[in-house]
Amino acid sequence: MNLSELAQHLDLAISTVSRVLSGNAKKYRISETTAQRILAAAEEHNVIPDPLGASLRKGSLGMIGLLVPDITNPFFSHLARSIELELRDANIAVQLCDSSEEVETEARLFQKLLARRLDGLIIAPVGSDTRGLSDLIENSKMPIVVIDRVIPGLQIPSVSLDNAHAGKLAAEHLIKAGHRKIGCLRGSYESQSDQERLRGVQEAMAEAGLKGDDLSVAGKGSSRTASLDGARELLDRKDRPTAIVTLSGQGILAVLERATALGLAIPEQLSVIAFDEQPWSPFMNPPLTTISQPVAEMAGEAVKFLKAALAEKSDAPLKAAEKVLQASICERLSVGKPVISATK
Amino acid sequence: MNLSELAQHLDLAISTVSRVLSGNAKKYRISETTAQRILAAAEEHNVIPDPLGASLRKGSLGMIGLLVPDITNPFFSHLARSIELELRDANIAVQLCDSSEEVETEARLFQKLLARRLDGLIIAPVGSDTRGLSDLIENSKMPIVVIDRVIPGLQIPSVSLDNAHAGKLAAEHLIKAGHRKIGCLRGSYESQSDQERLRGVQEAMAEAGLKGDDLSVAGKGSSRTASLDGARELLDRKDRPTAIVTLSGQGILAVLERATALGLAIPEQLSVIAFDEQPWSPFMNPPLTTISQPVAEMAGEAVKFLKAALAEKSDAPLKAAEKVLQASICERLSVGKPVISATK
DNA sequence: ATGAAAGCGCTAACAG
DNA sequence: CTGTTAGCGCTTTCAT
Repeated sequence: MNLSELAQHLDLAISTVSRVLSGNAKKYRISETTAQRILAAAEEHNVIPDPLGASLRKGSLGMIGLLVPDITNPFFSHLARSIELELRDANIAVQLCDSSEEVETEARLFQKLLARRLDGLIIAPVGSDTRGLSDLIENSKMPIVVIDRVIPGLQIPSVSLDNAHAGKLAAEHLIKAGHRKIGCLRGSYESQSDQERLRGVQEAMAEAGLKGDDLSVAGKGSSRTASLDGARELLDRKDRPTAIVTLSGQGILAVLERATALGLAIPEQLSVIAFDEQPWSPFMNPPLTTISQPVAEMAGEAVKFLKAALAEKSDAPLKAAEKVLQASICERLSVGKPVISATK
Repeated sequence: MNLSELAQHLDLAISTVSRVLSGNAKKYRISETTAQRILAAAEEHNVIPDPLGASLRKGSLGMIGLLVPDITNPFFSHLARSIELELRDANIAVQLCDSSEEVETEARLFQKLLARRLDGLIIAPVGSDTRGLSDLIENSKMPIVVIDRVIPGLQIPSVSLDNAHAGKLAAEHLIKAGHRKIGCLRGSYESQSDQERLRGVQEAMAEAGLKGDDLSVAGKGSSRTASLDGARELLDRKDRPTAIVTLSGQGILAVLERATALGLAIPEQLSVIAFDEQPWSPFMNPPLTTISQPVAEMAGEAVKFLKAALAEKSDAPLKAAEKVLQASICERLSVGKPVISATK
């Protein structure tokens, strides 16, 4: 049953019914009696205004899109949960899209999202190859906020992590513990985040007076085998680093696996810091010292940006705005003093 | 720019434009020339039919809801990804809702989803207290499929795991390895899945001629502390079981943590099987033997049911249909022979 | 092969 | 305080 049928049933105008049922009774000074009568009848016949009609009329859908590379990745699933939760209160629904870490899929989905004329979009771009996406975004009139990455030269809100600072945090912690030779396991060459984090590590090392070859870097992919190869490259030698930072994703698992294979005890013989706190980090053996991103806060900022954009007049130009958040370190037991104090 | 403006621009009727742009050119025998002209102009002016108008007219939104207890849980995020992926091809979008494992939230979200008049709903119910939900579902006209759980006495499609069989699988594996004293760590009393799994374990043990007190069960919650308490209860005694099955969630992490604290080597002194294969299962130390649910397949079946329901005439009664899938065991290195052959 | 026109269900401007 | 009415953008029957 819809509003007009209900109106007919009650011998009232559809507008009156609409006003009451969309919560604007007092705004339009509908008499208490009529309002009650309508509410009661609506309840009885289970009538809820069809949002489709309302959307068409109002020109807004009450729904935004969330485009992530991999909902299966804890970082993104936490993000998704926080975002959905926050938007829920504003009565904004979230359409989920997963690009499977593929840029072409991401582009296709982006188009679909556009075609659906959602009210807005929060996107966590797949890779560093943001050119394709960049064009799409620029040519779209939809409010968009980018999360987890900054797309250079694009005038839109973005919320991201201060990756260099995060890397520095990890390195400083290791240096303070006495480490001189540090290894980094990278996810992939192209990852902008990994590069920044690496830069942070280098900075910290330079500030501590360490030289370039005190740092070894390996890893050319985020698959298990690629990570394992990287871990081998770092660990399978005599002058191996006394501490490893895994810059992203599941790299830590590869390092642990390889360390075990080599019989290296952690933290006695090898210290490790893992990027991205994970649900299982505290449960590992030993509990992992990790660098943790403020996921909920990132979600909050993204939502704030989005709401602001939604509130703007839709013909306003896209506004740039950048929120950069700081990571923190979760100190647990995977970092110790280096066994043999490193000699150069 | 919308269809009618484009039509005006081309001096054609809006209906013609609509027919071409919604891919029905040949169905309506639009001349090749006209069709091309429209397509070209649409391309040029970036005109895509607004799905909102179409939805209103056609009475279907091209979108379903997915209601899960916790998108952060790998099981559900995998489910979500598979479902979204499959539905994508049918041009059906997915609205994500996360009930945070709370029955009241679940009910509220369910109502919201109903109010949005989505085309259908896939729901993975939070708990065993399915009465509230049961009522809501029965009174709704929306095509719904339940996943991961069977709601007793409800005439709707459901896809679930044969949990008893899964439990049996785990127990049989342990028994074959020589274990006689088995412990189970449960997530919560109310979890229907855990109960079924436990039943499977008991069955296997009975068939192997083991007695009731060869089985110990502990655990009264899925939080970390509750799991840890359960793990203590199972492990902190002389006649501890030689093998543990963790019936759900993160229980395995608690068992590993406690075992480490007690200096129990796995699998030499304690064997473990974990429910639910996780991304990190193969990377643990030792790699974990797990019981794995066919997540993608479950998603596939749910989607199949949903599509069937969507195709039905909407005034048709809800059809019952039950698909029960089988778990499989991933044998890795966390199960070994018991050290001391168990004596009663 | 194309056009005209009737709605889908709703809201809001205008009228009383 | 309530009713009338004009669309929002589209699809589809009916007409030609």
